[in-house]
Amino acid sequence: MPVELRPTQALRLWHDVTLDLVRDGEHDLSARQMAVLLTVYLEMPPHTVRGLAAKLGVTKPAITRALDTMGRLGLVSRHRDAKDRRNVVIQRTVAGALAVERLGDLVIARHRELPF
Amino acid sequence: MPVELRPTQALRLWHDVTLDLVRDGEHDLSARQMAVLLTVYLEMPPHTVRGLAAKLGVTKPAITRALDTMGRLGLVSRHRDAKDRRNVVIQRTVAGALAVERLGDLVIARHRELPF
DNA sequence: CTTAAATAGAACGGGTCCGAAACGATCGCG
DNA sequence: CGCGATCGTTTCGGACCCGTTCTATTTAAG
Repeated sequence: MPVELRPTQALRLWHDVTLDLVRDGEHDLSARQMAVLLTVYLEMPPHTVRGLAAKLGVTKPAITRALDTMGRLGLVSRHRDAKDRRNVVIQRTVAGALAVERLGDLVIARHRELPF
Repeated sequence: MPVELRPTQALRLWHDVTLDLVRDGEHDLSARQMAVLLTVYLEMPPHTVRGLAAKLGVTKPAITRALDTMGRLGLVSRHRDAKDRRNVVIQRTVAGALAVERLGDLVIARHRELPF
């Protein structure tokens, strides 16, 4: 367990990682899309549109649109639930797992470089 | 200086804070706007449009538009440089400082709650 | 004084995202 | 079967952001 972060360090960490994301420009994900991506890859499946909408506190169409974009980027995929065909299950992809992994590396690297 | 973060912890931290930002919905800043905000509040003044554009690796109009929006939200303010009247200096505001401070608290809180 | 360079911003066309409302498909239940 | 509830998506009008290009202002150099 890390020790307590000081305010300057916390903000410097957020700044550095955000700057890396902007500069690489590869993803260009909005905050909502980032929240969806990480929720899908960190929390227990299954993930549905409704569940994500509730978790993020946004409307369902917002989730649908986020999934459209992220699907286009290959970060997630959608499949009808065979048990209840009204539901759509969001699944992980190789590209998505790689993107998440890279983000993790970024955070770790910037965290390691924090000044005393 | 904190100890090394593990991948799971790094991603959990990013996820939790992002989710907080989405849920509060107060800011709704894009990644670029967030990068501008933190750069202005963490790095040494003065900050110009051109300097920020170079630092973030984006075009000048993108910075101008980001400043438009953030000015509307009261997070930053713009003033002509008296020395060289071609330049515009970006300055901090009380509201901006408060928003940055709240973000810092958020990161610290989520960091403190990280599981072992 | 004239001219070239530098700076921020405006205009434009194209794209994305927003919430509200409506829609179609599917399920559960009587 | 029939009918209301649930789920995801689509549509709509409006707002915002993108990069490119152009403009206005100001400075610096010859």
